[in-house]
Amino acid sequence: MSAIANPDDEVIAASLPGDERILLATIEALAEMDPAALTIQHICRRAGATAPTLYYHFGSKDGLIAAAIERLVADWLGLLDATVAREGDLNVTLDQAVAGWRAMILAPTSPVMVFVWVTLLAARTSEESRAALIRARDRSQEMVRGAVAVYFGDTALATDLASTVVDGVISAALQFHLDADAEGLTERLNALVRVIRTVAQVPGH
Amino acid sequence: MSAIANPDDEVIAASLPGDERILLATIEALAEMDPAALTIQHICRRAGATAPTLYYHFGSKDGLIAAAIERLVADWLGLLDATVAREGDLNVTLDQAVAGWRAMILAPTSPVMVFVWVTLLAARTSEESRAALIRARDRSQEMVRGAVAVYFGDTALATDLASTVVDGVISAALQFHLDADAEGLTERLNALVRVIRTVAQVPGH
DNA sequence: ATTATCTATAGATCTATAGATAATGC
DNA sequence: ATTATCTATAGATCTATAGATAATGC
Repeated sequence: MSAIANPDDEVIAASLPGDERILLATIEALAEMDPAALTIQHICRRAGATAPTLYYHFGSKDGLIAAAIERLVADWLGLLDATVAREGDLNVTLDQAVAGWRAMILAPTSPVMVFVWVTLLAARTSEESRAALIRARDRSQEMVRGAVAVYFGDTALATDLASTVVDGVISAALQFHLDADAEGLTERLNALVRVIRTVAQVPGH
Repeated sequence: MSAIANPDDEVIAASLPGDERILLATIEALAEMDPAALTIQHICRRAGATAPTLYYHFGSKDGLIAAAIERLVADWLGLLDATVAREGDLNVTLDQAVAGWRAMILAPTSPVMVFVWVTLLAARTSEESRAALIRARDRSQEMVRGAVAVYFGDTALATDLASTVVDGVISAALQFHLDADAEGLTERLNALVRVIRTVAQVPGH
C-alpha cells in the first residue's frame, strides 16, 4: 500500500523514516493551522504513518510537541543566522535581511509562525520547552543585536533596535497569516527597515 | 443550585444574563489558554451555564467565536483609544501610552492576546470575522499614527512608526505570555518608546 | 405566549494501547 | 534478537440536540 495517498495532504518524502516524517508533518501543520486541528490522526495521515508509530517514537502528544519545539529552535536560529550579515554597507545588509525575513515568513514551515503558535501553547507545554523557546528568542535577538551593533556600536540603542526588529518580523508574520497579502508583507518589512535607517541618521550614531 | 461553584474557574457575575456570561467566559478563556482547550464544556463551566444555553444564543461554536471577535474588536479599539493621547509633551504622551499598553496586556481579558489567538485561528473563522480583525488592526494603527503625527507630522515616517508601535505592543504581549515576566514587559515597552524618542531627534522632524 | 434555561444523551471524534507482523542489524 | 510498523479497538472526551421546565413580558 502506498504510504501517502490523500490528495489533501502535503507529500512528505516517503523514503524518510517514520519518526522524521511525523516530526516534519507536525511542524508543517503548526505552520498552517491552529493546534486544535493538530490531531494525531491528522499528523499521521499527513506523515503517511499510523498512530502506534507516533507513540512508539514520541511516547505522547506532548512528547511530540516537545520534539517539534526542539527542532524548531534549531531551524529558527539557523535560518535567522542566514539573514543576519555582520559587515558591509548598512543599506545592503538591511536589504538582505528583508529578503531573508520574507523568505522565512513565506516558507511552508515558517518557523516564525510555529514560534508564535508554540508560544501561545506555552501553558500546555513542558517547562523545558518553554525555556527552550525563551532562549531561542533571546538568542535570535542577540544575533540581530550583533549585526546592528556593527553600525550603531555596542550600545543600549543597538539592543532596543534588535528588539524592534524581532518584534517587527514576528508581527509581520502574524499579519501575513491574517491577510495573506504578500505585497503588504514586503511593505511591512520595508517600514521596519526605514525606521532603522532613520535612527541611523541621529547625530552621534 | 449556585451557578458558579468550581474553584478552578474565574467567577463571572452571576447576575448577568447567560449569553453575556458565556461571551465573557469565552473571551477570558481565549486570553489565557490555547483554543484547543476552549471546549464548550470549559466555557459553560466557567460561565455557570449549560451547553443548550450556549447553542440557544450562539447557534454553534463558530457562531460563539464570531460573536467573541465582534466584542473583542470593540473592546480593543476602546482600550487603545484610551492609551492614545493627541496633544501635550511627547515624553508625557509616550509615558502614558506605555502605562496604557501595559495595563492592556496585563488585563485578565487581554485584548492583545485574544487578538493574537484569533488571528491564528483565522483559517477556521468566517470571512467576516477575518475582515473585522483586519479592520481592527488597521484602525488601531491609524489611531496610533494620528497620535504620532502630532509630533512627526503627517508623513510616511509617522506611518512607519505607528506600525513599529503596534508590532511592538503585540510582540510584547506574546513574550509576556511566554515568560510571565512583568518587569521584562515594562522594559520591552520602554525600549519601544526609546526608539521613538531617538527618531524624534533626527534633524528635520 | 415567548424567551431562556436545564437534564439527559446521541453520535462523532480523539488519545492511546494491546497484540501481531514486518524490517533491520548482528 | 531488536527495532519499527501495522490492524483493530478501548475508553474518554467533545459538539450538538431532543424534550422538559422555569422565568419573563404583555
